[in-house]
Amino acid sequence: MAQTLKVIAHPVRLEILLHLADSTKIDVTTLCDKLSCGCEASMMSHHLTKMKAHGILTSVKVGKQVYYQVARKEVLNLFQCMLNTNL
Amino acid sequence: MAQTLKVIAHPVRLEILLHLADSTKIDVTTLCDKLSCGCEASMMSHHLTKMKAHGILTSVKVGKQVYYQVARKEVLNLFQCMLNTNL
DNA sequence: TTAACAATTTAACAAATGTTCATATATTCG
DNA sequence: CGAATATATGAACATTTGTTAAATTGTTAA
Repeated sequence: MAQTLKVIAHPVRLEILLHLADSTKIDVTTLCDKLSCGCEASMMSHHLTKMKAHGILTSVKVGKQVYYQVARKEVLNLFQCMLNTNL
Repeated sequence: MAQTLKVIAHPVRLEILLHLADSTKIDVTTLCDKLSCGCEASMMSHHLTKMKAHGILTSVKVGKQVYYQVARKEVLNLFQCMLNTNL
C-alpha cells in the first residue's frame, strides 16, 4: 500500500492520473501538451514507465505512438476520495 | 496533495497512523514496542518528526515522554478509503 | 545539588531511490 | 535510404532511508 502511494505521490503523476480519469487512453506527446506542468516528453515517459511498472497503467503501441491508460481503477477512487477529503 | 501523500507513503508511517487512529495519543517508546516493524526509537523519532513537520501529527511533552497524536483527521479518512478500496 | 539513568532528538554518514537532462532507439514517410 | 517524429534509456545529481553514536531534556535518589 505504501508502495502504491509512493508511486502516486508526485504532482506530475497525480495530474496524469487526473487526466487519464477522463480520457480513456492517451499518447505521451498529447499528454505533455495537455498537462499544465510543462513536462518534457522524456520526463513524461519516465513517469509513465514508473506507473506502468507498478501496474497502475498499461500501454498499447500503435505505430509511432504509445497510448497509456489506467489499469487499476481503484486508484482513481482513491484520487476522488482525496479530492473530497480536501486533502 | 502530492506532498501529503509523499509523507504518508511509507510502511512505518502508515502503521503509525493506523495505530494512532485507535489510541488517541501515544509516546515514542510505546509506539516502538507496539508496531510490528521493529523500528528503533531513533528512526521512529525521524518519522514522527517528519509527519509533525507536515502538520499531520502534533505532540505534547509530558515529563520525559513525548505524546503524539493525529492533527489532520482527514488523513485517517483517506487511510480508511485505501483499506476499503483494497489498494 | 549532582550523579545516574531514561526518553527523545540530533548528527553524521552510507546505501538506496527518485528526478532531471542529454542522448539513443524505434517508426513512419518522402 | 535518410529526415523527422515519438518514445525510451542512461547517467549525473538530489533526496530519502536507515544506522550508529552522541547530545539534550527530564527524573530520581543519595
